[in-house]
Amino acid sequence: MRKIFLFMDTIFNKVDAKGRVSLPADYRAIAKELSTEIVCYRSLSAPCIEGCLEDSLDKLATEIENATDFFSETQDNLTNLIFGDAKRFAFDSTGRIMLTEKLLKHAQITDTAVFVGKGRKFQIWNPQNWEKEEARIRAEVMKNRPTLKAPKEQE
Amino acid sequence: MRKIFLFMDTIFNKVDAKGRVSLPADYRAIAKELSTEIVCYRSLSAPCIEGCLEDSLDKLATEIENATDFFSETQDNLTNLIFGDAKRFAFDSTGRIMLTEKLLKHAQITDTAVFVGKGRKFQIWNPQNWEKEEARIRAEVMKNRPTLKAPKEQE
DNA sequence: TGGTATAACATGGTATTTTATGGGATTCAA
DNA sequence: TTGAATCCCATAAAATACCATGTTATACCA
Repeated sequence: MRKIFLFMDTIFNKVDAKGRVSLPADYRAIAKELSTEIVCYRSLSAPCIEGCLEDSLDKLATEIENATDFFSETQDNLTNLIFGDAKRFAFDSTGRIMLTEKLLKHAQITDTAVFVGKGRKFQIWNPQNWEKEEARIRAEVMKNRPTLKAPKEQE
Repeated sequence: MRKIFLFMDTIFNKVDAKGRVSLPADYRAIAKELSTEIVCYRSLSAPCIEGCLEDSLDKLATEIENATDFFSETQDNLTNLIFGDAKRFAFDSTGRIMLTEKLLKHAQITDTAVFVGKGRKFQIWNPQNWEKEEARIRAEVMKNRPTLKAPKEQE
């Protein structure tokens, strides 16, 4: 069992008429080695698809279970939003997954998808949107350089 | 053999004149692999049907056994309601279950049922009600963004 | 180091299977 | 024996697995 796994790099892959995309080989290797599966959902904060390992969501489910009792309403909203939107994506023998209409639409993806590593997660963008987003992030980071050093981040 | 079991995604299925609905294939797979059964009951907090694995209710029963003194009277009452209301729903060879009049009425479901994953549980909604509910939740979550981070994993 | 053989990958196309769903037959109970 | 529940069959559509090919990256050898 692998100790370290990180989604990295930025990869451009074609999306065909059926919505099929090759999951980057590195990403596949991670899911395979951890014998878990990829889960995708609409990002809550950006026009992109977000992906992670099913393990991560399972952990979240367990935390919710333990933190609240069976009937609790406090986390109820969240679980609806997160799990209601998430979906497992198993890849076939050639390494492709089939993204749903809902996800593609949210990310405005038509024929090309950009996979952007984010460590424990990754995102899938429309190329133009990603270009803009990357520029925006870069500018932002350059502006507030010092805050990069601060222990934990923003918002 | 799969190691993670989560009810996810949002699926729209038809309810025919006899009250039959296809249980989403993913949900069926979970019940099958765990050789347990699906249990449904009227949600206590919303006009929808709630479902889970019989295992989950068993766990709940055990918890109550072990910690009865900690349970408030109201929660105790809730368990009465749940167990009194819950019913097992076995699916036939084509993967359908037959919801009862009581459940359908509570959720105002007539010809279409929306299955919404919640991790260890799931809900079944009337399409219009779910649409409204989802919008409500989304607005709420966006407002209190910070609470989103709390339950999420920490690296 | 340069060049070639080999393997891995992305991707288009096609075949096969699964799934949802309608309809009818059969069984069971009141 | 009538209504309801269960089972079985049929079908269309969608999801999935499989095969083939060109391209790129990697390994290997002179």
